[in-house]
Amino acid sequence: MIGLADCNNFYASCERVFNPKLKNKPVVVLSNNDGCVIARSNEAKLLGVKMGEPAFKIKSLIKNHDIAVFSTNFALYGDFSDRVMSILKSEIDNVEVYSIDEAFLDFQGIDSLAKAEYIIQKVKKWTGIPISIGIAPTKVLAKLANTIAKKYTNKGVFLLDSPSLINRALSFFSVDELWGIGSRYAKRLKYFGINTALDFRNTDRKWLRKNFSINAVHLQKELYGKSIYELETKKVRKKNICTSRSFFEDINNYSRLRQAISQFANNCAVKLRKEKSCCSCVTVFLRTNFFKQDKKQYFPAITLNFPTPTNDSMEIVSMANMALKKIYKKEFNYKKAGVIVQNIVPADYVQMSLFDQINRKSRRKIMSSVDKINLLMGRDKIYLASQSARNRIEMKQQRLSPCYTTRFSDILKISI
DNA sequence: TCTGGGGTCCTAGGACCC
DNA sequence: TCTGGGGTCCTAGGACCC
Repeated sequence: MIGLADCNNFYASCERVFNPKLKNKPVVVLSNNDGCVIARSNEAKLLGVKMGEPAFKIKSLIKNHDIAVFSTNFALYGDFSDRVMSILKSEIDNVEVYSIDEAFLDFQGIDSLAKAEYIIQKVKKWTGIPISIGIAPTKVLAKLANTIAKKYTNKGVFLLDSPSLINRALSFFSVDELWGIGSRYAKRLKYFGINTALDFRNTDRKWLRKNFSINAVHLQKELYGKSIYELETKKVRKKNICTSRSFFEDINNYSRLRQAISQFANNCAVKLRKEKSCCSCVTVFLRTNFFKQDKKQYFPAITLNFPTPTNDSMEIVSMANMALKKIYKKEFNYKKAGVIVQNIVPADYVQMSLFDQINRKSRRKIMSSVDKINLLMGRDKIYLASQSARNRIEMKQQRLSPCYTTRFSDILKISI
């Protein structure tokens, strides 16, 4: 049996931990630049706040119902995620951390209901985060069981095991609630009269294979209780690493854009070194504002290759800036830009080049010193000149909560 | 006025090979 | 009249996830 542990309204719950006044109050968390709603408490959901809705469209709703609004505080959420995951790992041997707020648990040979209830209480007590656990024979069914646990139980646990129970659940859920069926597939399936999860499971396999992808067939098998998606407990190397941002204000100025690309490229390099990986190429993309449809759009991207795979900030930043130079056109205003590093290989498995001009040994030493200092003294204490620390490209984050658990100056003070 | 960021996988079609 | 067959690799685009 597989369990899926999922934090309830995770970001909103994190904001509540050190702010008890928010209990039973509607809470929403916004995306970067305070743009869209990306998390809602149950109370906010009941008020009709939709996922992904632009904040400016619900201004009056926020005001009328006194909804608490927060900018994203990833330092806080990331730290809470680590805490929750480590508790799960202390209770269950095989845990697959699937996302910032979800993990699959190996419940094989365990009295799963009792264990799940215990874990929920422990996580709540130790971190303040409410979680739900769904248990079933496959991952897809565990996802469904989790939805039931979250929405229709008091304890937050649901065991979906017997065939008759599974059948009942499948007939109850709409096909678009299945894990792996998004809005596009749902629309097409409904067009063919496949409305419930049960309809989907009973669809002819060959027809599914022909009209959808192999994933649809896998999904169907999982619904029959045949496990296709195994528990993956080993950490896998990322295949792409991307840093991109929308700008609060459009950027037209080349040197400003260069500064942003330098920041993004350096960020990718830092992430690569953290993963002990090297990349073989770097992609830079720009994008004008899609929402300004009256303006002419431009969304170029270019990929440049490295002669030798690298995770050296200086190399990656200068290559990214070369790429920017090739695609930049001064007649456009840019809303978003990003850097992607790809074709990633393990750092200790790099094919050397015969004509390499760089002294890699000393470069590695420099980079590891920079990483150490920045880890100790704070992010970007040492940076490349092209990143230009003064006048950095900042995000709009007007409702940022303190980093209660990761910054000494933000630790909660109470007077007794 | 204002609209996120970071990933993965699959497939069709083109380019190329013998 | 009549235009092969079998294969690989790469890429862009589309779909999905949180």
